[in-house]
Amino acid sequence: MLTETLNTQAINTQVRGKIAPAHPVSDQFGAIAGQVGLVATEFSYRKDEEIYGEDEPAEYVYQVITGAVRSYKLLSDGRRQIGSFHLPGDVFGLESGPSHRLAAEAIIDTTVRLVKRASLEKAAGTDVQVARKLWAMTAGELRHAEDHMLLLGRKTAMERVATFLLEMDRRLAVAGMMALPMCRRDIGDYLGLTLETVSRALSQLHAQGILGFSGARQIVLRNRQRLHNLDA
Amino acid sequence: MLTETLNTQAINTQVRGKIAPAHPVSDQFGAIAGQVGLVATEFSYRKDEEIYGEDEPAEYVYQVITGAVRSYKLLSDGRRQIGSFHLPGDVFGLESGPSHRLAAEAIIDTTVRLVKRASLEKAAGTDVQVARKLWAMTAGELRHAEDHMLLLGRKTAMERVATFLLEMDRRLAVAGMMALPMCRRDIGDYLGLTLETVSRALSQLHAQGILGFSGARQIVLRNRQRLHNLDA
DNA sequence: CGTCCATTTGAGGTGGATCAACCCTAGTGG
DNA sequence: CCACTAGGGTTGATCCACCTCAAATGGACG
Repeated sequence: MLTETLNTQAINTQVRGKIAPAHPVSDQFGAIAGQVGLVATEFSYRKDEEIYGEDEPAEYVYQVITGAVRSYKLLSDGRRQIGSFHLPGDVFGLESGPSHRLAAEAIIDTTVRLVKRASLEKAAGTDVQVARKLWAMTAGELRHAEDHMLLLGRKTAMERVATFLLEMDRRLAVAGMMALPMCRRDIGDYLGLTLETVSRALSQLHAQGILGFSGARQIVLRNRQRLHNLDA
Repeated sequence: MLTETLNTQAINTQVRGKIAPAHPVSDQFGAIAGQVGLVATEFSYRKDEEIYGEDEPAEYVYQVITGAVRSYKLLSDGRRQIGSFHLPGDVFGLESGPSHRLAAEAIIDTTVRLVKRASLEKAAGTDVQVARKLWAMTAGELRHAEDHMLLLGRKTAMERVATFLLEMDRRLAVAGMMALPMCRRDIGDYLGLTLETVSRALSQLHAQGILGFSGARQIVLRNRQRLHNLDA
């Protein structure tokens, strides 16, 4: 279905080389595509649109250009665990095996760059630098997952929310302010909490003057040190 | 300290090629060491001995020959999250970056095979097949971590214990029986529960006839289907 | 200006944690 | 060979952090 939609909806801009990420992150994807001269295609998804499903064949690898994406697993009764959020510059959907092990959806309207997984595999078979880079990207995801297991298994609700805020502050703060793309339910499903518990923790931090709101999703951290102290 | 002890305590058997794992798993480590002709050294640790600490430089990569190992992270106040158990045949301590991101300890007396990380890196720089294998091993760890995040974030205590039993049954059952190397506290710290909650869940499964005990750590699964049903 | 969600807040319930005995069993030494 | 001991495991009683259910509030968009 992605291939179908590619023909009908895709902008189909074929691009070579780097993209300018929204933030000063190392441009992992460009570092590959650029070097190896892969063809990258841009594509857009609307809010809540599925990008790929769990266990679906991993045909493409993606990089967020604008927008935000959630990767998640579901239990049969609908309980959801979001494993990570993907923000501009992030690569997602990279698999060593044949299929995606989490589903991915656009959180808001999102544009991605994508390349065929097969072409990356081919490049990795030729160029050991590319192979090394793919390994490093998977290892980076593993590091995040290991940190997140500690959070999910052992941190209190307030510690989880503090960790989340510091992560988002690091990843998407502009001029000391962050504009969260995701709703409280997404945050809860990322942190292993309910949306109400997330809301209460944020209200408490607000009451303590640790953060300020300008709209529920526009947050300013006023005291990162105290937030760090709350984060075990 | 590993290098010191290597000289004083190590059997220092230098081996080439494959080892025979205790179970019919694909012998990932031998598949590398054998092909590339790396020198592997055997080494033993006593129960509860540290193999490496969190954030310690990743000098070696390990494979369990006999025994069992836990990999974990700690919070400052001592709360612990075990990320995985390593059983005979398993490779652990493989890092793409410079340091170990979890600590590792022997659960019981354990013998490992180890190779220098640098020699693996070197081999990966030459042989793209080795590079691919290292990536696949890290990706396998990531898959486990992703599954475990779902467990820690969203499963009930009984579901977690059921998942644990099925995992251990798959990985170390011999003749339909499993001999758990780890104590109830380790199981709790793996599942994000207390040891009492683990014990109660096991007692309940015993009362329902789903499993049998012959000693607290010798378990026979009598009804895998019902266990699967309890596992969301 | 009204509608629709997202968010907040309140009230009460509960699953798993905590605190506390007690009980096995393997290992030790007499 | 058996009594003793220590550490791991089980079970009970109570507590509480977070969940659930419910209602009010707020903000974005037509």
